[in-house]
Amino acid sequence: MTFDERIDKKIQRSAASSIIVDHAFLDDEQLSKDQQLRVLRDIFEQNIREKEIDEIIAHFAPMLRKQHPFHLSILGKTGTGKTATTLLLLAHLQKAARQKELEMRYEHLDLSTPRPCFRAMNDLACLLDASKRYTKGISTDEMAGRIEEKLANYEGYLALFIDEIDHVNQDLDTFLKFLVRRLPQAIPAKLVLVFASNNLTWRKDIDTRVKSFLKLNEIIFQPYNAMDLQKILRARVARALNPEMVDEGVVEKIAGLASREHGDARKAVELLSKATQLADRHGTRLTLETVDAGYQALEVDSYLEFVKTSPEQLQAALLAALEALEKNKGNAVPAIDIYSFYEKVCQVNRISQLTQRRFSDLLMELDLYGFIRTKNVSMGRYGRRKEIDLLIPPNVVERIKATIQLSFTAEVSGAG
DNA sequence: TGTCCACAGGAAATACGGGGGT
DNA sequence: ACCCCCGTATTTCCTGTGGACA
Repeated sequence: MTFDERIDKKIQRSAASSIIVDHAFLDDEQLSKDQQLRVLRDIFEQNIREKEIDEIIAHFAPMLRKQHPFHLSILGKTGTGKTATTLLLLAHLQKAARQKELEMRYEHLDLSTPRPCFRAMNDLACLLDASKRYTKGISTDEMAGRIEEKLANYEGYLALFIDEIDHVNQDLDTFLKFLVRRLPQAIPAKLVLVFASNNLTWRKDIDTRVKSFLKLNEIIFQPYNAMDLQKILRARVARALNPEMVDEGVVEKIAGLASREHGDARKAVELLSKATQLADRHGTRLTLETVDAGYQALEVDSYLEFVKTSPEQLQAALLAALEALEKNKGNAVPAIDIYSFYEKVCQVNRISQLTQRRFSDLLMELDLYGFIRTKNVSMGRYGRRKEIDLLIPPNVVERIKATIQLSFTAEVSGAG
């Protein structure tokens, strides 16, 4: 058999037995705006999120009567549909407003990755086309001025949807002070702020002077239950997969796993996608076992993805911690010992070496992300220290180490 | 009960590099 | 080309502390 024939045969076989009809519907990032809306319609037509939809519409009702709605705070865990629902409704409201000859626009500021006040402000400015993207060198105040300037001539309703507001990790007060107190007075538009957060208490420690100005309604999105998730997954399966190839109980199993753990629709779809990938690669049906395998693979993936996208220094610290723990057979290791491993890692890979003080912060970060656990231990007369032990499942450790090593060597050869 | 170790971690200082103004 | 301003990252400095030991 020639090479060409072999390839043709492979292509045909994979086409014939394919589970996947349209892969895009398993990955939102591949979907066009239009298709995303179609998926949402599929879901909302099954009476999911009915209550929340009613509440949001009720909140904006005054606008259609030419009054000024309060601000709105939407709370709920990740993947409960806050963003999707809100965006869909804002689009509808805009249409409704137009029919009543009201001017209304909305903007969606997505803070899905944490960033300081300045960055958030810069992103908002970019969104409004009021400024380019800066790294530094310009004051937060100036940024605020540009935003105001840009909006100086707009007199209609302006809904600013600030998504994941709690991700503003420095000077949240400054950001809110601008949005809540300064901006409404500086621009002629009728401003309606819509905050979304997965932290129910995000307003707990903001400046009281800002808080008193911040009159808001609150809407809570409950996590999806297993029934909802089944409906959501079925909608995806219908669009993306060949139903012949999906075993009975697969959707129920994924929905069950997801609702038990988090009720996060995005993750449920991710699991469906991963399991499908595996089944497709092996040319098998989508079975309950494949779902289990997908579940495992997803866990590993998320660790590796996180490591890959971390700053170099954090990777070095993690590598040092893993090596130190390995040498100590998994027993807790004091931070100072890990530091000497870290020194070695830096020398070998030609990475600039940070002080112990800073290194200690890196360890705290790793703790925050759930890679390790740090514990303060007092040894009485013999001082105190921080001990570290491992939280990563052992079967992932080697792959994480390999990933970090790889990114270091790539860095060195790429630079040199 | 008080002492005092040896480090954790807060706060201030400093370094860095982009950006505007001139 | 120069200076000064800015946000961010890191270093330097130093105070605070849990509990074994005496």
